[in-house]
Amino acid sequence: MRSFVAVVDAGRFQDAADDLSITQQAVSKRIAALERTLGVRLFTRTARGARLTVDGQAFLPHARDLLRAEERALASVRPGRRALRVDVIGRRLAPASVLGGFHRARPEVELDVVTLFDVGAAVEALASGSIDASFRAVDPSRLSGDIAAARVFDEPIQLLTGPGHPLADAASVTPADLAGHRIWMPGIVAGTEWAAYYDALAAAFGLGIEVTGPGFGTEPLLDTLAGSPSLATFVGELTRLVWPADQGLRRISVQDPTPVYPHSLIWRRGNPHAALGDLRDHLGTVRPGAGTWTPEWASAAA
Amino acid sequence: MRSFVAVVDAGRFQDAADDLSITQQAVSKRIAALERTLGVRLFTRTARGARLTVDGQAFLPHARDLLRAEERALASVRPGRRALRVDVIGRRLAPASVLGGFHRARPEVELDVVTLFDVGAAVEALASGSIDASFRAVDPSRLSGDIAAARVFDEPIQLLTGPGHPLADAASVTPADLAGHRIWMPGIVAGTEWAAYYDALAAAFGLGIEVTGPGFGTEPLLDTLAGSPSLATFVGELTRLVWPADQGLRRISVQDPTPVYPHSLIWRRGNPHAALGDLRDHLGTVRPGAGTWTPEWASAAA
DNA sequence: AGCGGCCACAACGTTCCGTTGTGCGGCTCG
DNA sequence: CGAGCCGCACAACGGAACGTTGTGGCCGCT
Repeated sequence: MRSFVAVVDAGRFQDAADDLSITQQAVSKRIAALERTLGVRLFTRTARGARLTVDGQAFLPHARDLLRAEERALASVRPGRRALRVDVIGRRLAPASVLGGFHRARPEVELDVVTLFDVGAAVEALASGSIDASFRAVDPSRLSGDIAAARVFDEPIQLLTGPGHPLADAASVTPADLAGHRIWMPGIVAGTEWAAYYDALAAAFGLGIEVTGPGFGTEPLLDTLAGSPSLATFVGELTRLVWPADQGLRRISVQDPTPVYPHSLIWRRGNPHAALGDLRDHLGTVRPGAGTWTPEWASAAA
Repeated sequence: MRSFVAVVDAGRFQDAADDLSITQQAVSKRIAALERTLGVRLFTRTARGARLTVDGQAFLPHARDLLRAEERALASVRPGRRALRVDVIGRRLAPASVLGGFHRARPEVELDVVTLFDVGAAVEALASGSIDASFRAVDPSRLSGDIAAARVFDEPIQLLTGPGHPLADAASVTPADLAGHRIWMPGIVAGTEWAAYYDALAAAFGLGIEVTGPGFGTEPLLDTLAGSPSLATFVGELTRLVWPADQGLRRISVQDPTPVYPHSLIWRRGNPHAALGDLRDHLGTVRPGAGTWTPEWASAAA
């Protein structure tokens, strides 16, 4: 492929061979092999060099695309001067949406999005330089000195129920209304920030939150919820859910106070990546809104 | 690269090897070689299979992009069910703009843009099926029965002069005004539709059009024009020109009548490519406008 | 502690690839 | 019009790369 593009740019096999630091015969064999695998002739050979056929012209932009893709792939793991690498907690959750907004606002900034296991892994990755930023809910006072955090987005939590649930037709509910109801959050791993958040939420309002059982993905969860008259779950307002057909699921806002999930951006102080500053500028910082609730630790000073 | 994606999708080297129809050891060596060339570790090897590292997660979308690019490249030359392949007469000229408009309107339609030598080559390529459509100015009556044409766009011709030209400050000129002036069109190859058009234009209004000399590209032409007090040239209204700094070049509209270049779309009757119909629908057909001039042959019936 | 699953290392044969040497066809210039 | 040149293709050869078989080490599970 590289030989093909080199011949197009050079116009002659010999010149392309010089560019590639191989012999003209090797280029000839590469092009012949490429033409054989594609089943079409890419060049018309003339006495003054090689000219593209129609098929070659059509193939050329795709070949260049391929080489560009290779270049980007290599750049994505090249140490130093690589794309900004950001950890988000699930691609359907709010941080991914926020990051998508940044990408639309600044499409020229190269982004690589990854997902780590938990805050600890994220902090470790930040410290080692393998990622540049992470969206997490953290207790700022527990971060070591070289890791900085900014609370960038408070996401209201909604109640998700099936149509047969007693609260299914409520326009909104208060946290106190939920006492005595079964809140089911399968797949929450103990020790993660999710578990810490829901533990605090349960303790603050006397809720019964069941974190039992491994998660089998969202689809079975939604199926179970849709058919249950007593189970409900929490879901972030910006979480993208896709349910196959309409299962009658309801998203009910929670108010007075509204529990919000405090998404923070954390990064290593002194990280010189230019795009990191752009991202921080784009996100800004939020202060806790009136009528909202977050765990104590989310409001601690850094 | 394919092995990398296969391992990610399968989760285990052995399963990926089965998908690729090679042995587990071969997959192991491929991944090891890839990690060696990239200089980073892509997987963490566990007793239950292979999990992506942070670098692996960042690399993955680029690897998929690369494979998609390869797939598109192969598809661009695969006979049958390939992207719509359209011949345009120069990428800076009006047909390329029109095609760009179609692409913006119907981004899902895959397009390959090529440029052939002249109408004859285009018709031949249409007949042989190596292209699906061509933007050209043709005499419809001279096309064979299985090639169809539709006049899709009339592009007004403008006069391009340097600041020292006698007509430089005119708001507009008539073709009759140009008699006696030197019109210079280097790079026009005799026998092409361009030559036929300007020959007809010269004959109709008694103009002196010089087609001498090979074209050395647009930049030297613009340079010469900018410095000449007597030379001028014609240029299509939609032609994209880029001049380095401001050379004082003037684009002067021609009126009473306005010579227009009759771009036609030509295609082979019976070509079943679905996107060809989409393109024809998008372009529609124009009738010669009042106050315009085209060569006789452009208005002939098919 | 034993076992099974999973990946890495080693040795080997084949295939592929690049190089050197040479041939063929078309353009160009005397 | 023919000699010379230029540009690409074909042939033979050596080495590198790749995939296979066989085997060992590590981890988690029973």
